[in-house]
Amino acid sequence: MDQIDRKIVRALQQDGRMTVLDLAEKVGLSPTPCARRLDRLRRDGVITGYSAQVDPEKLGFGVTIFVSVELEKQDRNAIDAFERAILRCDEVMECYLMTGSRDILLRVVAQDLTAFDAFLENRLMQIPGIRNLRSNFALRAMVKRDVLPVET
Amino acid sequence: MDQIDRKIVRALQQDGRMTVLDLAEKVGLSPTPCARRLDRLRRDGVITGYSAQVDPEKLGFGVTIFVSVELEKQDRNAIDAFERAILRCDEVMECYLMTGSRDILLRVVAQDLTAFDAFLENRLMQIPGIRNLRSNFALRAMVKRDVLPVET
DNA sequence: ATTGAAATGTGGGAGCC
DNA sequence: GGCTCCCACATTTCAAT
Repeated sequence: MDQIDRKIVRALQQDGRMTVLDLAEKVGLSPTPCARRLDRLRRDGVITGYSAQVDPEKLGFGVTIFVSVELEKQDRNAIDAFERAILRCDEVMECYLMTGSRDILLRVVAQDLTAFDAFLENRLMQIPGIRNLRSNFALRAMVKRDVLPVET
Repeated sequence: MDQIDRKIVRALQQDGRMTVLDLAEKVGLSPTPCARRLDRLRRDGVITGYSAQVDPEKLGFGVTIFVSVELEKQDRNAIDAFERAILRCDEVMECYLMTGSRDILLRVVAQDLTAFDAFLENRLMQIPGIRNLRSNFALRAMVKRDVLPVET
């Protein structure tokens, strides 16, 4: 991970479909070594994939909700079981294990409040071992960034 | 936005560097109309860009913090001013305006706690109009998804 | 060992039907 | 929505530093 690698990562976070030629020019390399570095970054798991960024509103996902979950037990098994269950919920875009009371924080997307209610009833609350839930609704996203602040 | 459009969006969220040929086959179209749909989806702002997905740990961003911000005033001007200020903070990956007490929720990434402290002192707390802050630390990400649950 | 250059096969874009 | 041509790109091989 030298400076050129960081430049590659930064450029591809900004434009994931950039051609190797453009990328090579941007980082000051010829295409061949640039492509090789790209392969290496993928093999090493630095770059885990490529994704189209989509406007959730345009696809009908008008609602973003943050759900705080407290488990009845906070041991390893309980957390692992919850993690396996939450991985199967496509509406959960992010899920973080938090410090403190070892709460869990979810970012959930839904088409509307009815759909979110259905998610709560039929999905989240079906997971055993949940002590309580607290939902906080987002009015809108002010910032949604996909580029880590990589220094170059 | 018909079923094929949704298939295109879904496929490109899963693999943003997929070629138009592969995409066309996947959605059951020939390449030309597939490329035309792709252009339209971009012009319409459904697809807003493409991005490489990166492992934050591998780039040294080991810390994720959620910061709740309460403003002194919650009127339009105060919120707009905060939004302009927060857009200039590269460490802020997400920022949502919340319901209720019109709190603001930030997801911040940092290299370590020292760097996060510097962000708090030199960046966030320099923004005027903040009544109080509350930081919650993530131990780890259980789920980090980039694919919206688009039905096809 | 890592870069740069050249050749080949494959993909993308603009016209047409 | 599908087809064809042309150019540009990616990938592989080879030579050079």
